[in-house]
Amino acid sequence: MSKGIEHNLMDSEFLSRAAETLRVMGHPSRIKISLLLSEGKFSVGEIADICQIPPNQTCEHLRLLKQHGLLGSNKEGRTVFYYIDSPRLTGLLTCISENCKRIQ
Amino acid sequence: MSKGIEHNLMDSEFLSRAAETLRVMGHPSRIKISLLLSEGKFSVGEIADICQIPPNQTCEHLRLLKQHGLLGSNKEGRTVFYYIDSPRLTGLLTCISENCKRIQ
DNA sequence: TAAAAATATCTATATATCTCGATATATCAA
DNA sequence: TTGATATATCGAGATATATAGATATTTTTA
Repeated sequence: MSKGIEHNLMDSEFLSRAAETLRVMGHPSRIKISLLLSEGKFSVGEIADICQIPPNQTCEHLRLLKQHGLLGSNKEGRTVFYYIDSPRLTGLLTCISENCKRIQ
Repeated sequence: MSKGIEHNLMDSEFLSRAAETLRVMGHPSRIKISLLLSEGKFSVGEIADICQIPPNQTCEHLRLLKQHGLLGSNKEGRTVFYYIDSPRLTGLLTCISENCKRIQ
């Protein structure tokens, strides 16, 4: 049995947290970056190149995603690798992908 | 076989649309309203009462959600009922609920 | 017709976010 | 140590969003 806090869907704490995650993910570049990271671990430079986002903006997006507990990072020399570090984000990306397949 | 447009996850059209939906849903009141509407059809007044959101703000949130194709509405007398009118929103709400159950 | 009820819109202010260019920091290589 | 590379931060201007109060519109009821 779970020992965690019992969450209620209408609880304002939960609503705030859910809204925060959706708001942070409500940007095309951050979705793009996250979808890339769902394939594995990438450096800032690789992310910027592949996603075609200027490096400074890439940093900014990564900082925001990490700050909200969605990504983790580790440094190797002067290279910093980012990776997904939240089941919340994984679930949301699955939802987004499912939605992409669906024809509306 | 589907006759729809083939969507690519990294296509900028798709990314913009996905981001738009997430951004619109990135507000506690709009999540709350949507979760209520996942139970059925409700009038503006009922939504305002149940969700405890001032009527004018409720209208504003409903307008935004409808404008983005997530809700539909119909008028009976002077009462307006809103309902969910998008598989995208249904999918997202499922994702949010799943996430609520999950203990992190 | 006049008042009320339900919904919607408007206006203004505050706050947040986006985007870009410039600058800073840290690490490596010559 | 100097220069180059990778990443991060800063600052400013533009745009977007949030919130609250006032007002408007539509429909019903007295």
